[in-house]
Amino acid sequence: MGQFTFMEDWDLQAVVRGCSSEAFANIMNDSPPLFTPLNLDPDELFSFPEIFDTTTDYNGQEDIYEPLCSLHQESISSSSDVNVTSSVSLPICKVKEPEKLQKKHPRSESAAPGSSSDTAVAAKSKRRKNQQKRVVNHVTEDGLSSDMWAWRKYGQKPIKGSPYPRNYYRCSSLKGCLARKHVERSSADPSVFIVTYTAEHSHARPTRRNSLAGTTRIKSSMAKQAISNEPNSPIIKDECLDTVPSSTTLSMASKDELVPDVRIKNEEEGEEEQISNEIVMPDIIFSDDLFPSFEDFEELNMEHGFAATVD
DNA sequence: CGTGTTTGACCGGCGC
DNA sequence: GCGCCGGTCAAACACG
Repeated sequence: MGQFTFMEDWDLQAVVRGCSSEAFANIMNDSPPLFTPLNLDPDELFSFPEIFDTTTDYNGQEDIYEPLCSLHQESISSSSDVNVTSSVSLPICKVKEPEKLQKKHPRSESAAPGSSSDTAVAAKSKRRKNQQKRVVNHVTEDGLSSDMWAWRKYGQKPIKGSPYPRNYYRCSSLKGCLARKHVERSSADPSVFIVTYTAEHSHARPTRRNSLAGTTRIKSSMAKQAISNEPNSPIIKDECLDTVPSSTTLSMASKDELVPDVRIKNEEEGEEEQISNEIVMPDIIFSDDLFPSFEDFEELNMEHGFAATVD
């Protein structure tokens, strides 16, 4: 269980969002790669989690990055629904083809995912989400904290066959946004989280201003959760690490909370770190609705001497 | 007061 | 038709 000890600090970890600052600082201090949550071939390890954490967000943006997604789908044309990958490799997104569902529910074909009619149908039939396009990602907890959207947890369910519960989140940025995601820990590899995105955001990426409103509440919530994770809490007792905090929301944490460390590093390390800073500070570069293109990441990887690969 | 989590109940899809 | 299961709702509560 020792391997999970880091997960027991969900709240703390989330509050710092990140692990970002610390990880960043460590990386900048030429320390060995921090994140080796998976026993992966070092060559496959990408020791710059922040970058990829950020890119994880792209997984939910399959439309924007459709070309990449398509490419990837081609490369993973196997029938397997699960594409376990390391969060330290470029995020893998896969559109789960609901073949079975489509056969049984022709209606799902009538409305193109993301279309207005689709969202209307989704709104009408709340319990047929599984007919919608899904994007399944496998990330580590670091990847969880890099989702730029604001999510609100609305449910948690134990999943048969899995010792870990599944957490349900909906987009809280805009009322009526149908975007959903659920997060569960992989039973095969507990260090991996399976994040499934359903439906699409009907609005632009939330601004930092918006995100700040919930940050403190998230923090308090995290604290509360930490308390609730005491042994008298049935579900969470031994599964406190299974409950996925809204660290995703914390990705929108106040820049003021994160910047200082990074700034110091920037001053010490110079220009190259400023680039990294942009990556680590998504609320800076994502202030509107844009985030680094894949080319940007490749470029950064080159600059940092990391080997980024796309499956 | 606004926004968040928690959690039991409810509902619909699906397999037998 | 029945029961299981996953997904969602909504009330209660927490927090600044």
